[in-house]
Amino acid sequence: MGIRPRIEVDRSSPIPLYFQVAEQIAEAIRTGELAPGDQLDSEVQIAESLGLSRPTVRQAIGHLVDRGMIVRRRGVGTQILPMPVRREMELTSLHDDLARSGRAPATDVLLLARVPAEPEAAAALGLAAGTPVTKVVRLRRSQGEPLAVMRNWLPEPVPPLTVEVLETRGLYEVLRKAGIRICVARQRIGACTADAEQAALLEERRGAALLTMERTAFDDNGRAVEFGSHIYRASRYSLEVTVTEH
Amino acid sequence: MGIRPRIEVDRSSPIPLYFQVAEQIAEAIRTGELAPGDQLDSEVQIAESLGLSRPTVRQAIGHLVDRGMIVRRRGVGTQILPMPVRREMELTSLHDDLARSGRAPATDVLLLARVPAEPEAAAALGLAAGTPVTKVVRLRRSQGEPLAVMRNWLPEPVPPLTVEVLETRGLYEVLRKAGIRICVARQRIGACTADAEQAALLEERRGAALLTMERTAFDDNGRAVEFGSHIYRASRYSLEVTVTEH
DNA sequence: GCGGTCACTTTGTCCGGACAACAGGTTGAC
DNA sequence: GTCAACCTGTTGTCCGGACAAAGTGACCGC
Repeated sequence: MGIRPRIEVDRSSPIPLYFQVAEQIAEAIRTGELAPGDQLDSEVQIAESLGLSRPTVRQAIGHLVDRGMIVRRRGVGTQILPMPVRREMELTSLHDDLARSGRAPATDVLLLARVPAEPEAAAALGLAAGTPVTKVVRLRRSQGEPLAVMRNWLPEPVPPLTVEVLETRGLYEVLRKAGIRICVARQRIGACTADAEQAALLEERRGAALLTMERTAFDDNGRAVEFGSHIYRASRYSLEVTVTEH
Repeated sequence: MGIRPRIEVDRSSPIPLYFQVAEQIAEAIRTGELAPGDQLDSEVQIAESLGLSRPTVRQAIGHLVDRGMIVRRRGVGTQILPMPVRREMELTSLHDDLARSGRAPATDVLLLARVPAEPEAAAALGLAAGTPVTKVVRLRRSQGEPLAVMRNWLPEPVPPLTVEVLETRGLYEVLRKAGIRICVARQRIGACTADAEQAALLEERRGAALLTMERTAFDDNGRAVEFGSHIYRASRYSLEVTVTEH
């Protein structure tokens, strides 16, 4: 016999039932109502108590398994895993992540211009070198301190971008608002040491460790809609990811 | 009208049908039989041609969506995305990954001992500081060159580990063979510069950029079964991940 | 030429059902 | 005390079905 989280579904909501269930179980885990080691009720019991079908409940639980929040064992049941990471790797931008965790993100736009694409950006975007793209360079701060320098290249057509918009919102938020449906991104994560320019921008000493990330985002047509090349102060930033068995 | 990959399912196989379908479509993508931009047949058509149900085919396709290999759009169809990354982040060890990509991994075991757990390892494993654990330190080479130094702490009971086994197999393979079912891992990825000891081990100059990873792996009981702290030569190694919209 | 409508296609969501496989606990025989 | 068999509980896999929602293309009227 397991623990039954307090869940209510709203059939009049446009949000799918399985999604409502998944989010409420996730919230119960985050708030501690469900603690690591706790065992959930069985799928049949949860379905009956919510008036839902078992496949719908299984789909909800499947999402939590994919996020590394719970684990299922045939014949045993479903168990809450130790607390998940602070920052799951999602298709969001650093601005959104910092805002979400209350760390007062601030952004200085260092460049916003229509330029011929450099070869690496052109390749990542599937364009011929020299094709005009919009290039954005921003310095991102957290709690007043420099955290990251982000360079992004956006193929045309580009939604109207202004310095003001870029300084107050995340890039992905802007793109999504413009109707671009980002659905997958490929990232290469590495490290380097800061050269003089990078050190000056990030207020680090030359030679300091930097975390690097190159990312190409695709929309639901398989079209590359953004190429980004970011550097982060390793002294102030790390990535946390959850990997689940497939 | 889409493209129908050449697929055959074997109902006598213990491998689930949805898994067989997913792997064969993935293989068709990897080999180029299905190219980026190609559109798959509809779910109904694939189901009919294979004699499977639509939910089974949907489950197979869902796995490919999760892996960032294809994208679905309601009313439009299913489309192949540009080629996925070389190294997806999976619950495997570096040894397995290098072996898979034919890069002649080699391992020197620098330490294999039962020691009292250092505080950080103890915390990650959910143990009291000083609890005896097995500590493994290995130098991993690729094509003869040093690539990474990996330190791992394993809580008791530990499967029988020998230097020989650790030098020829990946750690996760050994743990799995011993019946430990690793199902989720949490990783923190960062960067640092090499100190004198690290530089010597990795044949890098002092101050060179290193990619760092700390990882805690859990079994299907929610028990921490491994804590690892790895450093990689940034000049020779980067991580590639695919992030999909949830 | 353009906009609106309609029909069709395809995926998304939800349901009920059946059976298989795994796991753990209990019981009885030795 | 140990082991095997059995029973119960739970998840995993697969199925057929229905309807909703999004998207596209053709057609028609202006």
